[in-house]
Amino acid sequence: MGTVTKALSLLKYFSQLQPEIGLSDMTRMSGMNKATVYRLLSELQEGGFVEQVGNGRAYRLGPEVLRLAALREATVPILSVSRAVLDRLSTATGETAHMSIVQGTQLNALSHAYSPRHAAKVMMDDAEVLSFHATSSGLAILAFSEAGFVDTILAQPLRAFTAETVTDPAAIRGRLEAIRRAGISESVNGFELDVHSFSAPVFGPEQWPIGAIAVAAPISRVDAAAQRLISAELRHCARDMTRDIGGICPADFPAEAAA
Amino acid sequence: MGTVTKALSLLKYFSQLQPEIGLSDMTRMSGMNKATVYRLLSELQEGGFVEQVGNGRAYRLGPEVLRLAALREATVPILSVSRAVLDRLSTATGETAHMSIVQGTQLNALSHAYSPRHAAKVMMDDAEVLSFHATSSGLAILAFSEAGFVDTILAQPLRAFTAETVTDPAAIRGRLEAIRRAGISESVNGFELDVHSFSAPVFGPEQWPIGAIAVAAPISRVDAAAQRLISAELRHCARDMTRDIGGICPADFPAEAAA
DNA sequence: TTGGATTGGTTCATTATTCGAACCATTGGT
DNA sequence: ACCAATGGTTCGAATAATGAACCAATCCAA
Repeated sequence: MGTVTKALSLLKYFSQLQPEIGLSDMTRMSGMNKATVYRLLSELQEGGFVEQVGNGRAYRLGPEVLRLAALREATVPILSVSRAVLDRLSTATGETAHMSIVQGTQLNALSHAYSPRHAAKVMMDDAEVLSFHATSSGLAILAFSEAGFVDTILAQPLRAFTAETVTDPAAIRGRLEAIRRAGISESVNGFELDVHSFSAPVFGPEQWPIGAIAVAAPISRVDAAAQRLISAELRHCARDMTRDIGGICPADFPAEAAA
Repeated sequence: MGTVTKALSLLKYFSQLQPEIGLSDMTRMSGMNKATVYRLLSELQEGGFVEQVGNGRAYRLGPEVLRLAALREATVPILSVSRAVLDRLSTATGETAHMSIVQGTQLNALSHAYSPRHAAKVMMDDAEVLSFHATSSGLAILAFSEAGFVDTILAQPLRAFTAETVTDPAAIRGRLEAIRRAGISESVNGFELDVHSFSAPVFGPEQWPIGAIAVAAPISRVDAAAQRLISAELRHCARDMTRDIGGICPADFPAEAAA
């Protein structure tokens, strides 16, 4: 592993649960030498990628990442496009809508939109790490991804987030064909309890999924009518979003009319 | 210069004018060896910080920066940033510093910091509603806001808080150009008596003011030296704060060096 | 069609940088 | 007063970065 990769890998330990990390903690988490971690953090600090919170204590992400994100957004406006699409989606369905994107072998929540229609709603965190096997978004992406990618993902240990999480690779593979035909994936209680989520993939220029948009509702509110509405809106929005970011849906992606 | 710093320094060559950079261009710009640049870019690519646009061509910023930015955004809200900045500002100037943010057509005090240097100081209330026309903060914001916003604000009835409050819309507009040039606004006895306040705008990602930071002192303590010090610190802190929250100063915002 | 000048990407011996065990100085708790 | 943390520092040994030279592919004008 190169030095740069090592330094960048430190950044991935920051999360909502642990937005600030001390030197010792970081050393333990990374398994590297303390002096090494210190030097790497110092260099990251120099570049503004991390900063120290108070008078010489824990580290947290620095302001430089905001600058870069703004720049990335200027060239590839996924974030702003997703916000517009998710607003429409949540308004139309009355439920929480969110988008996640594939980064390497990881699936990250990117943005979300709530509907004011119901008081009880599914809450989301941005930058949360999602799983491929236990979320509708992950399944939607797997269903339209290269075989090699699916193999890689399903070869990893599959965690059971709830008692109902499907963790058998063969069973998961079995569901993908149906998702490919429908263009929509579903997940009930797979990641969190009392959540029924629907998802559709968003494609990049190479016709591979770069992420997915999803609608998540409390199980009790998902009846046949809601299911129809959500599926239709999701298909529509997924196509729109794919188009807006300059992506191309593969030829076998079901047309909107499909039931 | 360490390897990590070198790698991170490559990222700063991306800009709106040049959002995509080829290997050769990057080599020229950085002055480093081509093989070095290639290896660094490869490592950055591995981490998702850059990505290649098509089938083996130019590089651009990658999706990972979005994840980190979302995280930074979630962990460092405006409030805590403002506290850190205001502490510095009040310590450096020896006077009361405060920040207010625009919410709709209203200007609200968000947080403040006192200096222990003088017993007599300007006291602040958080969540106090400020006025745009009678405070230095309000003027700083108006000076850099869209014309439509200024029209809306000045179309409202303008209350005279003191005998010296300027309430004539034309007179207020007349002051904005000077504020734009200086990057600093002033208000004497406009909102409260015996208070001389200075302010600079803080910008959001769209290059519009989202609020302002200010220093307020008893009139008697504001001599030429104090004025210079406060202006300089204010300019510096306003830029810092804008950066910390991921904002961008508009191109015509005066540089720090400006007197 | 050809030939030169680009491009992105690769190799490998040399060398400069990074590594890490051990070591401080502080802090906080018992 | 003690111990166990913490963040930070040192310096010889080991490793990873370096860069000149080299490919293969593409582009463009002659």
